[in-house]
Amino acid sequence: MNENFLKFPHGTSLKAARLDQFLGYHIRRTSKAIQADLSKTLMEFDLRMITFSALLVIEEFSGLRQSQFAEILEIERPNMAVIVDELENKNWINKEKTPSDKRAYALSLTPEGRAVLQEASKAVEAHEARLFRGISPEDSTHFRSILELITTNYYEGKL
Amino acid sequence: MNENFLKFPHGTSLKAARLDQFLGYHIRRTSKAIQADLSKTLMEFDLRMITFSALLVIEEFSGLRQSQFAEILEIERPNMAVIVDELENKNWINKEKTPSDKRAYALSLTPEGRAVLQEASKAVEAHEARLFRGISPEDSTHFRSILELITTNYYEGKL
DNA sequence: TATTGTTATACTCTATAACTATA
DNA sequence: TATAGTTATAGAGTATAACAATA
Repeated sequence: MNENFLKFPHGTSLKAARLDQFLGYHIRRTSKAIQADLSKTLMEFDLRMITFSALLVIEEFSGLRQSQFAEILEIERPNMAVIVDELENKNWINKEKTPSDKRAYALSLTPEGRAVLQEASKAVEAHEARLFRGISPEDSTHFRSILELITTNYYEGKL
Repeated sequence: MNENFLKFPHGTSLKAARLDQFLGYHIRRTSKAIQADLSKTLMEFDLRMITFSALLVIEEFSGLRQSQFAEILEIERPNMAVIVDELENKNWINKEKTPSDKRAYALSLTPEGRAVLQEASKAVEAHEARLFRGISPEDSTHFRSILELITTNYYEGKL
């Protein structure tokens, strides 16, 4: 007996009406799709989402300390240490002891790091253009404001 | 020397303008916030997101096979087996060999499973009301349609 | 005493390969 | 041969504890 009468597009075989009612379910599903596409996009550059983000913020805030980048990236410091190690081994970042505090390291991009970031950024922009096509600038702004509202509601509840 | 001049609300210490330009970053950030809140909400019932979703779809499609539930939940069958085991050990689901195919199991909720699901559903609805407060029904509909569009763009690109 | 960065570790989520019992 | 479910396992991602060096 074949029960493939349930086939639907989009990876789901069946529309689960109960699950469908939860907005969070859709946000999570969309987020997973974006992550899958972005991860694939970044693989070409030997980058992961977090290492790409790290290069991005290290370029933007060149010279800040490792622990501050961990805060910006919202990751724990032990995990940041591993990422910094990875990026340093690839010669994409410089890690220099700060004169004012010999425990700390100031991070910045190497020319190679900047080059990789530039190419990867183009690919990520193309990835976003692909996934977000059909969304007008006004829609996008409105959409973002709702995302903002939700995260604000979350963090306010944690105070 | 204290560099805490960077402190901002919302868990981020600094507004990373480059990261901020990527819509995917905001979706991911919001999704993580929702997941954190939902996971905490479900802990009270000894449920995780995936076990809650499983109970929900097993109630909705009572009697379907394990592998079909895996498809609906968009998880791999080995992972489904573990989840089914967990739910069965808690006596929240029945797992019955199907007469037509002795390899397969039909899943359904026990009365205990239904009771847990009912209570947990209320808590999840409260969680959503909390996180999504301030979003009008029209906003919500529009927001959902954009999420739909993005996932459609993703799955179309995979054809 | 507190903080920066490190190491080790552990837990969750997810994916794959290989097995068994049926079909 | 193919499929349903299982087992074992491996890889991410993420979190905590404990440590050395420095403040």
